[in-house]
Amino acid sequence: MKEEYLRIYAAVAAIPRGHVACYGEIAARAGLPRRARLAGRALRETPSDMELPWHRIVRADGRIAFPEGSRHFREQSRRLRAEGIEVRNARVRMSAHGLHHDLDREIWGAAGKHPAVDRVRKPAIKSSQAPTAR
DNA sequence: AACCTGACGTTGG
DNA sequence: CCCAACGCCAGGT
Repeated sequence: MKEEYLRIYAAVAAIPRGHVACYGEIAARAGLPRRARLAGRALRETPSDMELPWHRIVRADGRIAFPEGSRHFREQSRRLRAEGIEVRNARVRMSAHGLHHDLDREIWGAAGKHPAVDRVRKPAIKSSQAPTAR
């Protein structure tokens, strides 16, 4: 087993119950910034005998990566709900269950993500949304 | 080697 | 919301 994969598995295992993390975050926590795809690949090839909270990994926007309705999709939804994470319209609320490492992101939105570190960004404050999608 | 394909992420239209 | 285009990179054909 590749050592990179092991670090990714360790990062996944470190996500607390009731919380979620996106692929990019897992990669970064594994010391592999900008390697979100690798995180996905590693998860896809998780040894069957290894127990990981793989269901806590979703895309950056909170959406479940599997095709909606697929077996994996349903299983992931079930596991998330089993630990109190609401799944609506194939997605979870990152603002509520994601791991917030710093407050800047909470206040200023997604400023300072991975591929944009060397790119200029215009700061923008966005107002919270009304309970439309419920 | 060339090309394709993803459990990905962002920007821009 | 959808889509295209990048950037990224390991594996498969």
